[in-house]
Amino acid sequence: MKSRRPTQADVARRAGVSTAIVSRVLNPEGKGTVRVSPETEARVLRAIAELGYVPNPIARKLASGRARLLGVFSFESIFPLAQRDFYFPFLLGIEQGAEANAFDLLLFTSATAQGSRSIFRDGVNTLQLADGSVLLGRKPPKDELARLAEMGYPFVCLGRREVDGAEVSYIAADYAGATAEIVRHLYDLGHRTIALVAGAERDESSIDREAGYLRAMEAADLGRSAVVLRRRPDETSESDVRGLRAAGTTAVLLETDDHAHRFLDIAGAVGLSVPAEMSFAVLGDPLNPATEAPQWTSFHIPREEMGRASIEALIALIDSEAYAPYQTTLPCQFRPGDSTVPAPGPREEGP
Amino acid sequence: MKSRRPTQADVARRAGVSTAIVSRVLNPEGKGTVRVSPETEARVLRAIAELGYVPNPIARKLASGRARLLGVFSFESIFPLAQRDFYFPFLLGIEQGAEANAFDLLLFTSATAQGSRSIFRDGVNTLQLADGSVLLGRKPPKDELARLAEMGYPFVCLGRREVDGAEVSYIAADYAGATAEIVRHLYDLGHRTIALVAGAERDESSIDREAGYLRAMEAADLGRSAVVLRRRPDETSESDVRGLRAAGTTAVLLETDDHAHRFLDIAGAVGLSVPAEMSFAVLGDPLNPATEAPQWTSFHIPREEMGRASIEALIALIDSEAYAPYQTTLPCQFRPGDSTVPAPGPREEGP
DNA sequence: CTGAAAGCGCTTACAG
DNA sequence: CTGAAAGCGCTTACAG
Repeated sequence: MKSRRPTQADVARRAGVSTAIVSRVLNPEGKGTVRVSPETEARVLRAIAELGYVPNPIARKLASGRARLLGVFSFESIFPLAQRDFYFPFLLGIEQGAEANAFDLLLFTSATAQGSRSIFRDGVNTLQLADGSVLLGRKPPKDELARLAEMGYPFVCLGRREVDGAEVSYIAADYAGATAEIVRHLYDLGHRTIALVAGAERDESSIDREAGYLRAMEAADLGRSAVVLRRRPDETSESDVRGLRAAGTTAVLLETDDHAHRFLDIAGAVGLSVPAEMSFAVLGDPLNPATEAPQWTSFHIPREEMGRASIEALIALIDSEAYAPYQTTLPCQFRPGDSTVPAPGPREEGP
Repeated sequence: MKSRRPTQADVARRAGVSTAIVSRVLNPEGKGTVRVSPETEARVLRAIAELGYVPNPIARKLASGRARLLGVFSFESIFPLAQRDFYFPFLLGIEQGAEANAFDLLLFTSATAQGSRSIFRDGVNTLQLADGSVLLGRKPPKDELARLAEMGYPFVCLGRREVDGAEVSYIAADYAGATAEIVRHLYDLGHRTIALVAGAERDESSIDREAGYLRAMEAADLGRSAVVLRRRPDETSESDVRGLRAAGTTAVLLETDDHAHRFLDIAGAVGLSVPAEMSFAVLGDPLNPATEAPQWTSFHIPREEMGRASIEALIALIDSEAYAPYQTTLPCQFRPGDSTVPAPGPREEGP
């Protein structure tokens, strides 16, 4: 199987020109604005076709620093069956973006250091083969992002990322705005005591949701009654729900659908009627909505669009001379459902 | 941002040795089994540490000839939302295989020629960037496969592919065996008139299912009653189902779950009680099983395993000197369900 | 418009 | 055990 692939030199020989000409035919927009005569170009093109020549991206990258290769790196497995619905839209958007710009994608699957993935291996930035990379994954190690930024490697994170001492590019979803919108929706339904149950992880997306919640509560003059419970779904307890009810809570925001499932279970156990006595909403796309239940109030995260935008930002980053981080936040779409109903009983308005 | 990184030459200079020595210290298991004296090695190591030297992976790949890049090409979009459940397991397996063998994956997303994807663009094999490629897609153009084989490019198809004049490597699922197993299952339930409704496309996987069906029918001495209806799901008509019933058919094999949904609709329309009067089974993984219905009798296609196997085969192919196609057929797992029940009424056995 | 040549940063026979 | 040198396949000033 070791049939030697034709090189630029083979093409040049066949076309009766130098390799410089072949390179210029291949890179018309290259530096120097050099021109090749139409006849010569035609000869080169024919030689390329006859030999089936394809430029070697490795050599290209070494010589020019460009490879027309965009990396996709995930700190977790890229195709985890369990998170299929989470990753797939991102990848679809990334694929569309790459295809639209005639880039190929490089999936860094070899970057495994004893189990967990890491960008640097023996100090080597494994992403370097690609001109730049999109970074996926819920919790990227901040120190690796910082190193990447420090060495000037172009990358874009999917999801807002704050890194000390570095301006990181990202495409984020507007969790804060979408969460605030849900609070307003509940307010309009008459709810005045609205709680937030968020995950134990205080990552950026969770911080944004909390910020949106607090902002909207304050805007509605409900700031004093704001309650944030930070719990893993399985940590949420019956006493949590009892406590909320005792405090007069009539609506609760649940960060994930795991939280929602857990909440429904507990509500059933403590005899709380949902949503009649307590409305609830999920702060994102319910990936595994309860099939038997009516639709939950939630919002749509534009993952596909985010994937596409990440590629556009990455290409802009690669092409730009001076470094300026691209930080884009895309709106989420509010999706009203049956899990939020008008607040029960007499309203207790402020004095 | 362009602070020049130290190169091997910088290290060599500082350590007072040649670059060859530095390379050997870095690649102890490289070819040639050359040794470096401990003192020299220590000096090199110190220089590396002092300079913060990190080898350039691009240069490494170019010099060594080992790109460790495996291509993934799909004739359709790789991440089609509609076919998520179909492709995802393949990709998961491919990712696992690549990771296990320390290869990166190259997704050919730039290979678009006016809408549809094609391996050859302007006569050029675009896959050449990768050491070899896995080919996905339901109906790969046979002429492109033939050309690929002819030029000696290493590739493995996911799914059996027969190409005139070429021995193509593939990892297939044993549709024939699994279909035969379902026929036997029905036979054991007392069914004697069993029909097959397959798609209009006579591609390899469909041919295999039909072959398994016919083989099992003959083995059960039911060959004379074998009936194969070739229909697109939406072409299947009420008269088809009435005809089957009139012929005494008590069980029907449906190639896809689309066929199954259509069959159930028609059965309802013509007043056929399913599965009481007519059992049915799906010849593969029901991707969109009717949620309200009980589980259908079917079999599991080992897509994840197939993905992994395709990478192993591909690497073997790349490493092999002489060409020999890898053709592996993996067993499917029979999955009994509630859609197959004992045959109704008096059995009509042969004379 | 075209070519000869240097260079990208490594690896690897080939000589000492 | 070590070094000088060729080469991997390109791009890109620099001269014509």
